[in-house]
Amino acid sequence: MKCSLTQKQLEIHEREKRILAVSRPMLAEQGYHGLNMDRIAEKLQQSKGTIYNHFACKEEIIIALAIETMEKRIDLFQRAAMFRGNSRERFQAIGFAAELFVKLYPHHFGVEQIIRSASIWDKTSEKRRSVVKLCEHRCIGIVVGVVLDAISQGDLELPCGYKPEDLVFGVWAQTSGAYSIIATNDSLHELGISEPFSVVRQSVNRQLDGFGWKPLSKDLDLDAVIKRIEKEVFADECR
Amino acid sequence: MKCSLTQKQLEIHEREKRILAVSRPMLAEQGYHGLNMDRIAEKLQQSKGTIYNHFACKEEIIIALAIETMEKRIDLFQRAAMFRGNSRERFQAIGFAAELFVKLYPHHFGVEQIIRSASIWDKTSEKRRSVVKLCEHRCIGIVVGVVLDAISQGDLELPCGYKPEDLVFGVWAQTSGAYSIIATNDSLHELGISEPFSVVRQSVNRQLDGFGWKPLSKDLDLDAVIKRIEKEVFADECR
Amino acid sequence: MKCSLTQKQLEIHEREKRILAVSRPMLAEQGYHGLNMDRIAEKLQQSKGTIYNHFACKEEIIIALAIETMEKRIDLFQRAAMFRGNSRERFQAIGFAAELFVKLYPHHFGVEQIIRSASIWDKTSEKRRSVVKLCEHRCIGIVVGVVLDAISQGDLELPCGYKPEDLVFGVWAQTSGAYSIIATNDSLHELGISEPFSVVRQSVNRQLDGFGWKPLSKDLDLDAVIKRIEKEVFADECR
Amino acid sequence: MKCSLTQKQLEIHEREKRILAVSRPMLAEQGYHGLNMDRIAEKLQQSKGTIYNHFACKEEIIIALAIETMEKRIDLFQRAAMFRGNSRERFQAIGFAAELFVKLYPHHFGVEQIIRSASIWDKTSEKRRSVVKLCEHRCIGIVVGVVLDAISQGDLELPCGYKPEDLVFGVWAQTSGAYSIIATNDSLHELGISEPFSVVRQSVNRQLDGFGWKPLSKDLDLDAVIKRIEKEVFADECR
DNA sequence: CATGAATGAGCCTTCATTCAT
DNA sequence: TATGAATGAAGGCTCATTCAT
Repeated sequence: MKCSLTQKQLEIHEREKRILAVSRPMLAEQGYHGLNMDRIAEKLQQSKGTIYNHFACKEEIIIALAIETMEKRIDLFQRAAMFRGNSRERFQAIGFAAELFVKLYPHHFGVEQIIRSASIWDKTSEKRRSVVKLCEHRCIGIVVGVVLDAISQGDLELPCGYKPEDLVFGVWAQTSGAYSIIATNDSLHELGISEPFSVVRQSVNRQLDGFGWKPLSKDLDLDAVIKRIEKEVFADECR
Repeated sequence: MKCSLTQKQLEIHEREKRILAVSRPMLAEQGYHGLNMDRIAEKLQQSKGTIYNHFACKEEIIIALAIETMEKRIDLFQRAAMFRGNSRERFQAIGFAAELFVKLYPHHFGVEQIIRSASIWDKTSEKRRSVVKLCEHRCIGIVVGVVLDAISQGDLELPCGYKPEDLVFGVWAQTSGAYSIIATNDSLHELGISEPFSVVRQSVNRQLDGFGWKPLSKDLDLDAVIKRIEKEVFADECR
Repeated sequence: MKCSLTQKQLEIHEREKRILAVSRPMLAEQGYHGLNMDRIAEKLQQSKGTIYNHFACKEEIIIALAIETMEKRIDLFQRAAMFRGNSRERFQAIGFAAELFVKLYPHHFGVEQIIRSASIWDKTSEKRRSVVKLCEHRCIGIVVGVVLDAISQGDLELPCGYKPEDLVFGVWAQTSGAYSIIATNDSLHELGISEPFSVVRQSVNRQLDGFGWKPLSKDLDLDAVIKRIEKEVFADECR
Repeated sequence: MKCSLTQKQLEIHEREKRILAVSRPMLAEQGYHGLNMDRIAEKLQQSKGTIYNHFACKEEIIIALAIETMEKRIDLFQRAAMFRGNSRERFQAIGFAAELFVKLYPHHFGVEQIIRSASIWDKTSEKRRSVVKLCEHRCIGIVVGVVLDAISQGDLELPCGYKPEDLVFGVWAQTSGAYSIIATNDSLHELGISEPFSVVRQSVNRQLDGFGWKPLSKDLDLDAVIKRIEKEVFADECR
């Protein structure tokens, strides 16, 4: 009996996954009102009613997509944080993970963007919203953890009144801002920026240098580190 | 007779301004869908037809909003770029202008975000689109100009293969990313970031330090510079 | 289970019929503009959405009306073509069917008129369009068939270079032209034409006489033939 | 004073002509709602208000177009009726005029079609409507006149109970029906009718033969007559 | 008389959501 | 639970007509 129930639950979970899978590109590519219950049903060869048995409203689907996104990134970040190296290199690994995330799952990133602007939150359950918050915390927590390590190991000394979260915020802002611009501005080249990803890496590193996080850029073979990260942490993804 | 004509034209221009003024918060707060011709008309106590006499479609309103926004920022940036001080201080002034812009006109900033993602561009005239692009160029051009000055004056030396636009891109990404997060994430405090604007200033400065832009932070009384900028450039806005 | 499915499908089909039934007089009496989704919904006491579940757009309704019309006429024509009599009498029967069609279903006839002029065809599917064309072919084909019989039986000899389709075209033009005038000109009486239908019959017959289609009018008891047609072919309709 | 008034009236008349001139193709090509007050004003480089000083509503324009049309045809018919020849040849001349009218002024013909179907008449003034009726009478009167001549000259003897107007009605129906089909059915060729105009001429003549209108087709060199009509009556139009 | 901005009813169409089967 | 037809509130846009200047 119990087994059959679990069986059923698995089926349900499986179906939810499929709903999200067809929804994601619709949302990412065509925005909030490109996500359309009729088309979801059509693509899944299912009825709309069934979808409503899984998600109470359109907005719940969107939030669920966001949660999937965040979990995906958390996974990458966690693996990056475990990279074997000094604190700066581990931070580097997380930066690499962030970049990898955007490149591997451009749809995921697009969804995150949409969630911020649209007025979705009123219509969704408190429960889902708290899951989102939790994910945010976890994600930042991982990065903050590396900063704390750096401090405890003497690699980094933050200015007075400056907290680890603050440093993370600065880097987070820069990377998310950059990826957002890259994704939505198709004339970056005309503006004179031809290799934005490489520029972001460079900028972030200079920022860390500015904070005196050792070893500084000049003492670090960035390319070699990246190669190691690729091989040791993200071999599957970078094949 | 001539006067009366100008009179009429003024009225028309006035009304366009009012249409945009009503539209802006709707778009900024509720996104592409929140902007709605019926509600614009209702708020203005005018008929929909009238609005369509000014703007051929909803999208044209949105673009017009974007152009207003960009012009507003260009104005602030231009004034900032003329601040009397060394290159690093002038860059600082532009950073201050960017911050000021977000704080003074949060809706303007919000609109800019939306424009990127929505599929607006197909329905608008090539002419408007080129105006937008021109604005972008001008805005970046101002900042790049200061970087070039810094280089020519020997305050800054960019790494090999790194262009002035690249440096600007990094800072642009960080500030716009940060302001976007601030605007859309109401639980930053819970994440441990209590004074995000101050953090951004700090981060950007560290980044510039990382590039070795002289005078470095430690040789600069940041607070004093900011006070001078407030007084000498943005006295009106910071009253 | 199967039965219940058919049940549902029947209902749907039933409703489509009702949508068309309500639409027809609107279109026939008030033209393209008179047909209006709001009013259809109102008359049916249904929501507009429901109607759109049956027809993708207004134009599809119009085409569907046209197809119904043509099928109705084809049915009458087919029955007429099977009238037992000589070729001239069978042609007469088709003429009678045409007249009957206009009188029994004036709205059907009205719809056909409208379809020609309005720019409907762009918005409809190629499939529907080809159905319409097929109907036209079938309808003309029936009449051409009788002409061919007449020729093969030696009742009719067409002038050199004159095809059966040409003869049919002449009669088609005259009848449809006449019915169109009758339907839209309410002062025929004032113009001195008091029994237009009878006049058309007469004119067509003279035309056939002019082509020498035997037996000529003078050798034919037209009234008797008509009575037979009424009784033997269209008993139901002429009750 | 009087002169200046007449001057003014001429100007007004002139402007009305121009309004109708730009309206006609709009109506003929794009139907009732292709005729658009804004576009008329735009094409004329005038204001909409001015147009409303000439025509009380859109429908009045349409009727005025119809009247222009009918007057144009009356002119052609009158000239044709004066052709020097026997009654049958004069009738032929009118038939030629009708064909000429369609070919020279396809837009005129198109307008006439539209007027029939749309519900225009409620919104127009009694005065205009009576003008239309008068035109119809005149037009038919011309043709009836030729038929009467034929009878009085012993060329034609109508069957008992059949009036001259009836004969005219039959021919009118056939020609207008044919031209309507030609104008709106772009696949006549596929239906096997490749030279519809020639077919109509032939059919009408057979019809007249059927009524015994002398000289019969076989005693008439149709082509020669047509050539004479072209040369003697419509030299200007057939250049 | 000319102008043309303002009007507002009206139209077609979309789509999230419900609910009877 | 699955289905999918029905719903109906919006939404974007058009256009004949009016009227103050």
